[in-house]
Amino acid sequence: MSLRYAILGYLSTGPGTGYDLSRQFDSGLGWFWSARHSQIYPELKRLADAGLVDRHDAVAGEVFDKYVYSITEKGRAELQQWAAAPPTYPPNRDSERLRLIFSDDDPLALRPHLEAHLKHFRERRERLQQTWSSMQAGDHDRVRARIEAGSRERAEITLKLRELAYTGDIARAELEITWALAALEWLDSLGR
Amino acid sequence: MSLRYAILGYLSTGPGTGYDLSRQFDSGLGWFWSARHSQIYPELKRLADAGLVDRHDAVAGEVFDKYVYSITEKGRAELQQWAAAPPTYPPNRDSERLRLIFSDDDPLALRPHLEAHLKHFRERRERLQQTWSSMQAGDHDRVRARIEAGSRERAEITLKLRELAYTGDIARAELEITWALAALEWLDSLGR
DNA sequence: TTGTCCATGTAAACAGTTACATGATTGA
DNA sequence: TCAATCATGTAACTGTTTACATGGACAA
Repeated sequence: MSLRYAILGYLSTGPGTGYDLSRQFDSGLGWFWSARHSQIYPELKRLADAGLVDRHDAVAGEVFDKYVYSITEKGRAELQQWAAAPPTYPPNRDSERLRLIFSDDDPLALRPHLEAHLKHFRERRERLQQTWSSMQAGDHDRVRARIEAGSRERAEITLKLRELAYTGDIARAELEITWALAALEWLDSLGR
Repeated sequence: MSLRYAILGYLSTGPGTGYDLSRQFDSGLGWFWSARHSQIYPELKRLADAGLVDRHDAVAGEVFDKYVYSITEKGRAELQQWAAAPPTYPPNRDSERLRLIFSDDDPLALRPHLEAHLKHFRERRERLQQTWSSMQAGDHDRVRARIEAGSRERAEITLKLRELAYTGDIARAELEITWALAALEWLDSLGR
């Protein structure tokens, strides 16, 4: 049920279309949540039906162009209530670990798999660092809007929360890199 | 599609029932994958239909007691093939992070949320450490069976793979603890 | 006799992915 | 005119959770 809050959170900084959300899930927001357009459009309709967002037609010239959604007061209240609610932790589902512990029949087959792990998290770290840097530089419209919407103290808080999120995810990626390097080193010692 | 491999992996050390699997997903295996019995029983039936496991009735006295499943050669082959396949990384879905970045309207509400994070990962770390210690001591039948089934070198590999999995997850938990502590410290400085 | 554990299932609902489907606009 | 991007939807399927359902064994 987090999808609706990801959407409300996005719209809390300003109006947007389903398509905007879709692109956002492929970039910035996508670090924390993601969804396909096939899930987004119906969910936006449900949010509108529930009165958490308003929908109005945008026209290009004379004809209908797209739907623009904006959050309502009710939606804002619901978002804040959810944000304050106690966290729920999903059950562990890590197919990587599964592969690892069931590879003892053929451990050397783990090599490409560990190398992929390394590559994946190195790329992830780079992209996270880039996103975070450009955000600090003020390149992200939505976050800038969020920052400029409030007081100076509030701006600091907004930025600090992003910092916690991004540096936290960067640290996670670094942990995976260190882990994979250690595992590869052990594999090397096995081969010798 | 990892459920079937979690099941095959479990059965690769010896026969078991659906109920055994269900308990296992609540303990040892549960660190890496989990499922409810409502998902396990139908999946076992599908595995049997596909010839990856054999099913035979176990009788208590004269009457049917339970179904015992054991992996077939075909099942073993399928498991190994899957274990060697390149990893796939699921899209990020972290409702914690979502709550964090959308809490700038009321950052002090984050406190219980960060404390829950801390508690959750401290408990997780303890339980992981305990499980790993008792496994090293040879308390886990399945893992011992797995170790005793092969050569001495193979035994070392089995243990080392578990070590990589458990210490990796312990390190992840520790990262979350460190992160939450830093976040709480910042929150404290905000309150002052 | 009451509660806990063992044991196995099905049904309904929810969440998410993949595939199908359409059409306008814009720039090379 | 061709490809990419903008824009919105539905349908079928897969995976997971929650709830419903049953019954034997055993110990307090």
